[in-house]
Amino acid sequence: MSTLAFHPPANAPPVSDTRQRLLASAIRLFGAHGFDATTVRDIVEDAGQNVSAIKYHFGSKEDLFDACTRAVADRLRQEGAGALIRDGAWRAQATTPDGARDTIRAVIRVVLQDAMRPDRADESRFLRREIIHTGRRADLLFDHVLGEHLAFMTGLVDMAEGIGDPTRARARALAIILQVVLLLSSMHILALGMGWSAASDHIADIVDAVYPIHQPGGT
Amino acid sequence: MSTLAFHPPANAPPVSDTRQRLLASAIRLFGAHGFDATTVRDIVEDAGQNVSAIKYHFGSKEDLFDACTRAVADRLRQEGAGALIRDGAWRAQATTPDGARDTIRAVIRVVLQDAMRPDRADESRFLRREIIHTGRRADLLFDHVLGEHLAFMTGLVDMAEGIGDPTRARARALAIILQVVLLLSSMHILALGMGWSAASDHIADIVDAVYPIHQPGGT
DNA sequence: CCGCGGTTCAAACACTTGTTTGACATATGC
DNA sequence: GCATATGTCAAACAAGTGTTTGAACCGCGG
Repeated sequence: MSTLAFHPPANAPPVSDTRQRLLASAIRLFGAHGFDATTVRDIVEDAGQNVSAIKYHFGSKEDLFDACTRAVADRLRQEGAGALIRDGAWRAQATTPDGARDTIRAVIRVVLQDAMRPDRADESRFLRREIIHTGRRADLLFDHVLGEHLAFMTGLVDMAEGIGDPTRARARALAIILQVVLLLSSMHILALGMGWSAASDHIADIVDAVYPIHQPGGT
Repeated sequence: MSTLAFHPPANAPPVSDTRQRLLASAIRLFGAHGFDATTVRDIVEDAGQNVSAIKYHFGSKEDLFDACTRAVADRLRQEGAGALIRDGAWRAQATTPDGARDTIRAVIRVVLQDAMRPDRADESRFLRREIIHTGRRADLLFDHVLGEHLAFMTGLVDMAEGIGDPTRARARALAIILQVVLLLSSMHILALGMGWSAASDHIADIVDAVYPIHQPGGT
């Protein structure tokens, strides 16, 4: 018993395993079936916990959902594309149109790779569902994730395509980001139609589809 | 009373107004909030009918949803892009690569225009939600709507881009259709970012975005 | 040993869900 | 008139929902 059981540190808050398990199960189930189609009993059963654990650790089902949103956003900001955005080397490369274009393609590739990691599948699906479905905490996601990405991408696009007008550059950047998100959502159909067994083997093709090396015309 | 009330024909099935009202409300609410988030009481209240009317006219909530799917699919096949597909003139135009390319752009334009009609907004949203979310009757929609469109578009794409391989042509056609559907779903974000008050005024721009006149490279 | 704060649990609660019931109204055919 | 079919309605039903309760458990410090 003493070798396997979890022993929380003496006085510190115990980093309850229960909380993490609930979060993981909730992100997976909310992402797979949506908020309304997921019951709290589904979640606690999946996590091997009791129903009232949700009230104890989060407060309510809605609060649990909020916690999921924050967890996904935080992880993405710290480990995903967020870290990349704060990398000075990427910014240095983007001082010429060609460099900015390369950076855009690299960012798209990194985002795709991150979203396709098997151990990120659940959060990735949760994130996409919320963005597309504009779920209950779309504001939270925008503030914590999309906002930062959009600002970064706007600068890149402005430089790469010589747009000038900040509003149009922002719209163009938003269109690109949206395209990546939507593409990821329909990835299973795409892979099916393309005969790809693993879409992760064709990231280069997908990057080309989203942002070709030689962009057509202006707009 | 005799001037306003609805008088069903003597012996024929009365084309119950109730049934149509329920269908319209259901398509609107299912499309707006999804199956699980929509209660039968929401629907009957919106339609100004009684709860048990659903059982009487359709059988169950699921059956009502099926009826919605069929109604949307039928309408689209008869009045929407379906009619266009059976138009011989379009097929005649598509016998050269350039003609096929023009036809593709025209088809996209027609689909966009049809989906943006205010009086089609509810069915349009219902359809998109089901396709993206791959809801409970995705098979029905595929059989009645997507299948026909996909076959038609595959022929066009094969001719326009000289693909040759039927599988790759089919995948390419699927990607184009998917792009239109997804674009329509995120239209509100796009319009917001673009500063468009009415996206219907910029259909030409959207067609260009989906299928530019001068396609970049291969694949 | 005792009490305490943190944590878990089975059971129950109050409410909403989809569904069903049985009565009622109206119109049609004999 | 009478029986039947069609359609509508308020009320109730059983199951499922999120939430709450109160007791129990655990490791710790007194």
